[in-house]
Amino acid sequence: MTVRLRYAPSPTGDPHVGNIRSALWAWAFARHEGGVFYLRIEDTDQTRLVPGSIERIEASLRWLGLDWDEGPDVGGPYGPYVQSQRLDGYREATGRLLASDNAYRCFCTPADLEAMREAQRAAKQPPGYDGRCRLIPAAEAEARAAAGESFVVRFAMPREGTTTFTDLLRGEITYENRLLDDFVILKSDGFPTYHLAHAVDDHLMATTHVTRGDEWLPSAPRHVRLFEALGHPVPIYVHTPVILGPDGGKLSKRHGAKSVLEYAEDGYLPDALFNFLSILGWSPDGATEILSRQQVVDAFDIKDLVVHPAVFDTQKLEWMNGVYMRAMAEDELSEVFARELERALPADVVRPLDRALVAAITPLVRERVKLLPEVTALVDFLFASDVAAPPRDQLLGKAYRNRADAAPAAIDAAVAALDALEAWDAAAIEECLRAVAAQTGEKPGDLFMLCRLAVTGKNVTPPLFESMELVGRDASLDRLGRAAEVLRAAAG
RNA sequence: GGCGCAUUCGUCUAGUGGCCCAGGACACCGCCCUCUCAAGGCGGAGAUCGCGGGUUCGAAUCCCGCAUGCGCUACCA
Repeated sequence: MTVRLRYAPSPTGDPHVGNIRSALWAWAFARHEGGVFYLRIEDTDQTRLVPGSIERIEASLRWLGLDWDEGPDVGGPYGPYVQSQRLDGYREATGRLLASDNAYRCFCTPADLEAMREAQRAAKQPPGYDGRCRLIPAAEAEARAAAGESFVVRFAMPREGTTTFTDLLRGEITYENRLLDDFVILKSDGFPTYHLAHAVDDHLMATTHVTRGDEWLPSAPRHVRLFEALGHPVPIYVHTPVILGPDGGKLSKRHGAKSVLEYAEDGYLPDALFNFLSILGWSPDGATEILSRQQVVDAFDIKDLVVHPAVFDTQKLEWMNGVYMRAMAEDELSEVFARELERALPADVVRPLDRALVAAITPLVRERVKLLPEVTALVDFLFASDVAAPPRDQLLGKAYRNRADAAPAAIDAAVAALDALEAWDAAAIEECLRAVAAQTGEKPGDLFMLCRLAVTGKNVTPPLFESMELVGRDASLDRLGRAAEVLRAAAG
């Protein structure tokens, strides 16, 4: 039998990482088994719809590389894939449940229910619907409904005994029926609740494995009873754990990005997020952590999922993002850098950027950035028409603090030597500056830092000689000269 | 309150009765490399396997209690 799994989000906003991780696992399992992964939109709560959500959901999946075989956009043999377009099925199921006395109409108003709960609270009784409308004779209920009275349909849970089901990860779980009340399956607006929609659709759409967040565990026995009352086989349940914030609480915007699309906007690589999410709660062998999509698919087994919550470790994600940046093909990464720089560089830098220049930069910075946005601060001096010399104190640094006169002198020597250079390339510049250091008695490192500050304006940069090559001879000498001026002016 | 699920280094995890006085990864610390910063290499520190009882020759691994955390207890999903 070929497996069929689904991702069934509500269109109430952007999918967050916890939610999408479940989707990723369902996808990986379906692909591993050569089965089907489909997308179904659960829009049965008309009051919570957020326009554009479906597109954002699809964009999130696509960005992560999770392709679906059936869905609202591509259709499929079990469509439609949007629950608001499947109302007939829920009506049909409700009719059958009503006819078999597995369900009944409830005419209680919200006020009635509130009063009931109030009384239960006062009497220290466990809250829950008391089943009063179950006593209404079917004919009377029918008549009241026909007369236009507003009602919901509730499932008639068995009052005694227990309900047992199997969660693939946790084994058998048993609930006492008397603790489960008669829950609503059809709302007064004619839409089903999640419970009914789940039982109807996951059967009609031939879902073999139901993966969902473990907040659904307590309602699983209701679903099992629903399936049975409908005469449908119960699917295999896989309840997945939540993702927590670094403080052990719920993951929220406070902890950084939360939705998948935010990570995309922040410049994370989709391969990195995919990899990171795949192993947050799953491990192929206890050692391997860097895995391609294909490797995840090959190694994945849904039975191997961990059952406890996991803290989202942003630092590890960043590390992994760096791993993927370094592993990327250079020309591809170069284009990524180019686009990021075009986004982040000051407005006066002309676009499009010189791709040859970015290509030359790429190997210099790829090992120095973990996150895309870090690239700009590292190389902006290569694009700025003017780089101001740092203030005197910074130029002197620790090395020249107590011998301030030596600094401008060293720069002068460097300028003279560089000016006389025939070829302007990194190797020649290095050779030249090392010679200057030797002649002047400066420590190479001290001289290089001085030049770095003068030419780039900062003390953390890509390698100096390559940087100077890219800055060019004229600009390099100019900046060196102005740094010397700063040192002399301040001194005088 | 009731019901349920969970509990291995700071974090993510490996581990399914002896190979574990617990392995890997991120983070952290040190050394090496080195023009800065990274990357890389090597090494270190870090977990009485939540606690208490049992079962067993032997338990992180099986059983029972307890504690803690989280979830559910809607005409939301």
